[in-house]
Amino acid sequence: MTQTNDFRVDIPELLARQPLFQQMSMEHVNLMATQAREKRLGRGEMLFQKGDMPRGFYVVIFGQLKLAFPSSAGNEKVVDIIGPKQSFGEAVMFMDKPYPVFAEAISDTLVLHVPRDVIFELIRTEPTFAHLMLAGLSLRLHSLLQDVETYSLRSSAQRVVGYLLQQCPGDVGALGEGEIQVTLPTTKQIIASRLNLTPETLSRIFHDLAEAKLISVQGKQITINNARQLREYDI
Amino acid sequence: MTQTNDFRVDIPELLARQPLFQQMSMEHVNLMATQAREKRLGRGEMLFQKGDMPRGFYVVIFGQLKLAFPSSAGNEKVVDIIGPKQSFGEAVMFMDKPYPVFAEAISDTLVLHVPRDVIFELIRTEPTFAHLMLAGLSLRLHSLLQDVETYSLRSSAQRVVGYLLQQCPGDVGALGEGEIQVTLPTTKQIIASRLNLTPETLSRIFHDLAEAKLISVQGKQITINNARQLREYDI
DNA sequence: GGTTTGGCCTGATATGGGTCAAGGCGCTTG
DNA sequence: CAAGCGCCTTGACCCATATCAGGCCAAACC
Repeated sequence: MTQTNDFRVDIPELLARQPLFQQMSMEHVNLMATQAREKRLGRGEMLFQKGDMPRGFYVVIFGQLKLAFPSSAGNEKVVDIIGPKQSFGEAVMFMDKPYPVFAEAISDTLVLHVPRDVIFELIRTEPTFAHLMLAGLSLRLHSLLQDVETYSLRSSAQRVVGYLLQQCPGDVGALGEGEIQVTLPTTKQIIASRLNLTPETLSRIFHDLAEAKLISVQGKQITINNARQLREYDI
Repeated sequence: MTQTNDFRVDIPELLARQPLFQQMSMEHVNLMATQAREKRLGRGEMLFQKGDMPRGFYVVIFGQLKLAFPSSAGNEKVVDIIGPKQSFGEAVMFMDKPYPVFAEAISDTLVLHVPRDVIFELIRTEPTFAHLMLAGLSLRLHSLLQDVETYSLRSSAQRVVGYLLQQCPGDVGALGEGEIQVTLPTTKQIIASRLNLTPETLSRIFHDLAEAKLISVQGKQITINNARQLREYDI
């Protein structure tokens, strides 16, 4: 299934839709767009290694990447799974430090690279932009903290349940009693690593949840039978 | 042991020494200082609860606080231990979200509260400041990521070893063969929680390390006999 | 002085989740 | 079509760490 059809993107529009840049003037967005460069990656290809020096940040146009820590024993720890229209790598730009994780395409992927000089310039000239950038980073920090809480205070099943509920389209608060369809964004292996689990454990948890009639699993298609009940699931 | 002697601090100097503000003009530091307010806390007193709305950030003048997630079963998860001259709570200022953790004094403590309006104003008027702020937040994010790596990829003993090495004065790189004295900043209970361990496990690990002649423990005083060997410690 | 309290250690036991090994299912490829 | 390869599942077993329970010591308090 090679993505042969010539894929055209409206880069300024894509950038303008980033949470970070929504309140930015179109003039500045265009400035960024002219400086950005596309990069195509085959599945399994590395965008950068842990230890490389960053020169900007990235936005995914189509495809998917994982950010992960490598580990001597082959077992890596996936920190995040990045999909279309999501950006990543903003924070490292501001430190003189190498990437703490590596980024690998987990499907054929097109990313946009925005060099950091453009960003630095914007910060210098547009205070609103700096403020937005700060808000964006804070949000990242917040969700990482959330992860720490999850890893340390919740059991494996609770982590899986939490993940499924997060994937629901209508966001968190909506805990209707009706069925909800969720499509897993990638393989169960990668999701398992993201949740600090082995694939075996994830498989068994899905099995248990299905046996308890809370969900049903058909490949990457998960049907949540009752979100409210699922949320209350314990052990 | 009540801190009765009248404690005077040079607030502008304290602020100027924050990593975030070092490159700031003294004029602006003074502006912040005039707006800041001291707050005294007894040991065990809460500075803020998880869920409170933030109005600024804090700098510890003397004493110590812990930042932690509460948990239904009484067992909390300590995210960070904050000592004198360290600041915290910068990130939440930029989001319209409540504190994701609570802050509790773990000894008699004096903190400085800097209202966020001052910061916002500085960002608007001084681009260099915004840049420093971004660098500061990025650093936080980086060290949180480090934590995630540690929790997911390292065994309990490795976490303890890593912690001890971090506490060494001469920073990380220096792995001399000589003895190094480390003083634990707080009780072993709190450190255990910070490392995602039970106090029992931490105690046993100290015991094992001491038996292997790598360290010796006298209360909060830990002597590292050979940093290089300790670093290589496995299992 | 006795008693309480908090911090810490130690031993016995339990268990969540990892590890190892085997096999199935569904792609892709020749 | 068969072969091969990823991805996933399943079962048996094991181990690192938690849990539970008891006890020690020093400081604080009556």
